Amino acid sequence: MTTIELLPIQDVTACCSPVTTEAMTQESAEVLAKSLKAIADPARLRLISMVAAHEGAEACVCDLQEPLGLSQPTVSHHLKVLVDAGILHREKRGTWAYFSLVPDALDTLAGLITAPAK
Amino acid sequence: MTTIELLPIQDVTACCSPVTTEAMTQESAEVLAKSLKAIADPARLRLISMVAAHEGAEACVCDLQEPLGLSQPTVSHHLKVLVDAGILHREKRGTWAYFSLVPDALDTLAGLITAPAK
DNA sequence: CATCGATATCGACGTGCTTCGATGTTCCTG
DNA sequence: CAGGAACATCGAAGCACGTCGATATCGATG
Repeated sequence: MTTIELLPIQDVTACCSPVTTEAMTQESAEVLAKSLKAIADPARLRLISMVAAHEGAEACVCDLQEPLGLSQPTVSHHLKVLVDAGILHREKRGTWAYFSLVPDALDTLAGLITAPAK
Repeated sequence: MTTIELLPIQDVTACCSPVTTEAMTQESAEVLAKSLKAIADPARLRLISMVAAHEGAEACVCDLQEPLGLSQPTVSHHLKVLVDAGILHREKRGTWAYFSLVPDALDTLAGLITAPAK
């Protein structure tokens, strides 16, 4: 199987123009789909919004697990997916891992599924 | 199993505010995730872009099947998913089914994953 | 250095999704 | 009205994904 790299959102921009401008290639579509799949999950959407809404715009796993209502391994898994997709940033301080939004990552992704300003 | 309705994009807007404004509820996250899943697929992304790029901004299945390289039932299935999600519009004229983009559907969806202008 | 707490990784299970061939449906055409 | 063409639906197969418990790792603490 040909594995497709999960590029950070920023790199996705370089690869493909907005969806509605011209017919996408198979490769561009696969890269963009990977990024969209990363946020197309209820648990991960809630994690994103919880991190954004948290004071200081960062949160550790312990802050997120209980309100999300999922097990610790599952929360950790979802956070890894979001980090790999370039949407969240992980910073380990001591025993805790703090997550924050990568600036402009979501906006960049949003720009790829919108028609360009005309 | 509790089935969740696949609301058209327009209705999604009414249900939930942008991801980064405040913590989403489980229900809002599930509705938004459903819409995002609809476009988080390489074949469907290419279908969207092919319809948008096609002359007259509409296309029938016969126009899409060959360049996409998938079987006719599969193309039909993906188109149905996009229509159910409120992203494409289907119009049957005689034997042919013509698909076109629902105006502002993608822009609305993009607006939900972006931080509001501050 | 032994222990504990926070997080990551592993392996497994069930579910959902993408794809296909076969078939059904509807409409045009001769 | 019989045949064909375009499209939708159905059922099955294979694979990906979300979730969990068990376990490993790593830093803090006594």
